[in-house]
Amino acid sequence: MTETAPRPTLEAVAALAGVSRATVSRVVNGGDGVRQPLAERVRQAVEELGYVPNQAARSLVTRRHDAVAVVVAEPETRVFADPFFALQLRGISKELTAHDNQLVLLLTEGREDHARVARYLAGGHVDGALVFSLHLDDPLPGLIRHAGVPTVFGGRPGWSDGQDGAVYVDSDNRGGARQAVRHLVGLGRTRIAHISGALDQTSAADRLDGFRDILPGADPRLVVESDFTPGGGERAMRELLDRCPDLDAVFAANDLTASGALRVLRERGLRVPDDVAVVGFDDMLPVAEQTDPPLTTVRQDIEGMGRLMARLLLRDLDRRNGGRTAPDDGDTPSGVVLPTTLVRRASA
Amino acid sequence: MTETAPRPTLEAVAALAGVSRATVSRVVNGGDGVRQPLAERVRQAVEELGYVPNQAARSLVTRRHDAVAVVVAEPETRVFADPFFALQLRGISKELTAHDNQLVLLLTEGREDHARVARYLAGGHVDGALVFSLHLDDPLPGLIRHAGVPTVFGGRPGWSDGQDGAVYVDSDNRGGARQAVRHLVGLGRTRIAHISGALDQTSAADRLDGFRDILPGADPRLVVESDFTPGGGERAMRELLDRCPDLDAVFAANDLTASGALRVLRERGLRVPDDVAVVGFDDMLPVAEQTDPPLTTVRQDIEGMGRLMARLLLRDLDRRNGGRTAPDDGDTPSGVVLPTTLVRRASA
DNA sequence: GAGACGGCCGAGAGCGCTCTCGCCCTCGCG
DNA sequence: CGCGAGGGCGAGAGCGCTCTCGGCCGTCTC
Repeated sequence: MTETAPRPTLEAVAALAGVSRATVSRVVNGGDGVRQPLAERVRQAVEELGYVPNQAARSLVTRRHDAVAVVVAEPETRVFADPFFALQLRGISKELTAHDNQLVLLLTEGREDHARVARYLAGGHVDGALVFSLHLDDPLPGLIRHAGVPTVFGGRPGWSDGQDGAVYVDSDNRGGARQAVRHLVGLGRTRIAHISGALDQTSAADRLDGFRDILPGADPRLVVESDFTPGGGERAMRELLDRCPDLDAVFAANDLTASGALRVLRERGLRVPDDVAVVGFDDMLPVAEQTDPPLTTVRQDIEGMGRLMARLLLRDLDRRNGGRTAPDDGDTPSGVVLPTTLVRRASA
Repeated sequence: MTETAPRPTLEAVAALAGVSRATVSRVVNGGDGVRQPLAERVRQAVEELGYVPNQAARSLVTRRHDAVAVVVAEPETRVFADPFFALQLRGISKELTAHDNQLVLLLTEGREDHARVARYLAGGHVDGALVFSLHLDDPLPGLIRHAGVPTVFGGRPGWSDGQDGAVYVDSDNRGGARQAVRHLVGLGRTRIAHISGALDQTSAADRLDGFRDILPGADPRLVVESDFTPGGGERAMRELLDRCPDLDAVFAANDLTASGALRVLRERGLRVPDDVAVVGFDDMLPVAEQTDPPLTTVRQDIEGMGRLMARLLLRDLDRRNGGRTAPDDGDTPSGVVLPTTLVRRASA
C-alpha cells in the first residue's frame, strides 16, 4: 500500500490518446474547440489511466487555486459551544463544493495567530476568504483587507476603521428584535426586559437597538448586558429580578441565554409564560425545542447565510477573473441582510 | 485595492540580495550551508520585498503540500448539533498549525459526495487525511484506503472490510462505560438501565459492551437503543419506565441523551438521584453542567483526541518523507485509545 | 476555381520553485 | 610551500500544467 504509484501526467494521457498535451488540456478543461471523436478518445485515455490533474501545476500558471479560506476568529470557546458556526460552515461547504472549490479552515486562537493568518492570505494560497470576526475591536478584518484578498464577512463588521465597501452577510438582527418585542407588546406585556449579548459584537448591539426601536422609553434597569451563554443568562435574569421583581416579559439575545433565564424563572417559582413571557433568538433547534416550556424565538437562516456568503465571494471571484464586467449585474451590495421570522412556541 | 500587486519572486529576492536563486531558497528553507552574513542579507531582502514563497510552485517539485484533509462523513445533522466535532476540529487545527500545515475541510452530505472525496484524496492534493466516519456500513473508509493516502481515523472504524492496519484514535468507550456502571453499582443500585446510542456506530456499541461487562446478566428489557439525541433520550426513557417502572438508575450513552432522560424523569415526578440515578457520557460542558440536577458523567478529552490524530498523521507523513526509518520509534500503534474519567456531579 | 477566412490542433515557452552538480575558494596537513 | 579535502555558492534542469501562436486544412464567397 505504501508504494507511491507515480500518478499519470498530461503527457501520458496525450501519448495514449495519440494527441498533444494541449489537446488533452483543452478536453480536460471543458473541451471547447476539440472535435467530437478526438475528444472522446482523450476522455477514454483519461479514464483508462485514472488521470487527475495536478492542481499545483495548474495553479502555478493560472494563479487560481479554486480554494477559499474560512477564517474564524475565536478568542473564546463560545462559538464552539453552540451549533451556530457549524451550520454556517455547512452552508459554505455545500456552496463551495457545488462550484468545485476547496475549503481551507483557519481557526485563530489568539493574537499571534492573526499574523499567521494575514501572512497566509497575503501569500496568495487561496482565491478569497470568508471571515467570521465577532468583536468590534478585532484587528483581523483590517489585516485581511490590507492583505488585498477578496473577502466576504459573516455578520456586519464593526466600523472601527471606516471600511466602507466591506461585503458582508448578516441576518436582520435589528428587525428580528423588533418582531420579538412587538410580539411581547402585543401580548399586553408592559414591563419588558432585555438580556443583551456582549455589546462589542454587532449582532448584540443590533438586537439591543431593535429592542429600543419599539420601546424607546424603556426603564434602563430593564436592560442587562450578558454574553450569549446559558450561565450568563442565569446571572442576568437574577439581576433583572432583583432590580425589577415586577417585570412580565424578557427578550433574550439568543436561545442559550433564554434557556438560562428560564431556569432562573423556574427556580424562583415564576410561571412561563403566565407570569413572565420569554422570547429568544436564533431558533437553535436542540435548544429552543427542548426548553421547558418550548421557546418562542426569532429564527434566522444560518445555513443560508453561509451559502450566501460563499456565493457572493465566488461571484466576485469570477467577475475579477473571467470578468464579464457587466455593469447591470455589477450591483454587488456591500451588505446583504437576511430576513428573520418569529416562531411561536409556548414561552410567549 | 483591486490592483493585482505582482508578488515578488525568488528571483527578485536573489537579485536584490545579489545572490543566486538557490541561495535564497536555502535561506528560506532553514538556511543550512549558507554563511551568516550572506544569509542575513537574504533575510533582509525577503523582508524588504515582503516575499512569500509560492506554495504551488513549491509543491510542484517537492510533491508535498503541507496540507491535510479533514473528512467528515455526515449523512445526519447530528454531529452539528453537539459540539463534539467542533472540539475535535479545534484540537486538529492547533496541532496542524503548530506544524505549518493547512486544514482542508471536506464535509460529505451523501453518497454522491463520496466519489468526490475519494477523487480529491486520490488526486494528491493533500498529504494525508483525518477521517471521521461514524457508521459501520460507511463505504468511505474503504474508498479512502483505496486512494492510498495516509490516513488516521477518528473513532474506531467498523471492521466491515477487514482493514487490519487502520490507524485510529478513540476514547475508551468501553472502559468509560464500565466506570459509569460500576459507579452506579457502588451506589447500591440494582435495576440499572442503559440507553444506548445508535448501534451502527462503534462508540455506541462499545459503551453497550462496557455496560454488559459489569452487568452480564442484565434484564434485556433494561436496554434500549436510541440515537444520541435529547429527543431520542426522552423516547427511550419513557419506554424504559413503561417496561420497568422500578428501575433505579440509568446510564445514558451520552449527555444529550441523558438530558432528555432527565426531562422525562422530572415529568413523571421521579427524583434524581433519589429515585433514579443518572450518568451520562462525554462531559459536554454546556449540557452536563446545565442540566437539573447537574450530570454525573464520563469525561473524554475530545480536543485531545483531535490533537493526537493530527500528531499521528504528521508523524507518519514525515517518516515516509524525511524517512529516518528508526525502527525504535516505529511502533505506531494501529489504534490509540484515550482514557476517560468519571466526573461526579449531582445526578448520581 | 482561387483567394480569404475560420476552426482545430501541435509546438514551445514559460509559471516559481527545488535540487543536483560541479566549480571554486579556503583551510588543514604533510 | 604544495596538495587534498570539504564546505559554500551558482548554474541549470526540470516539476506538470496552461496558453499563445502559428500552421494546416476545410469551407465559403465571388
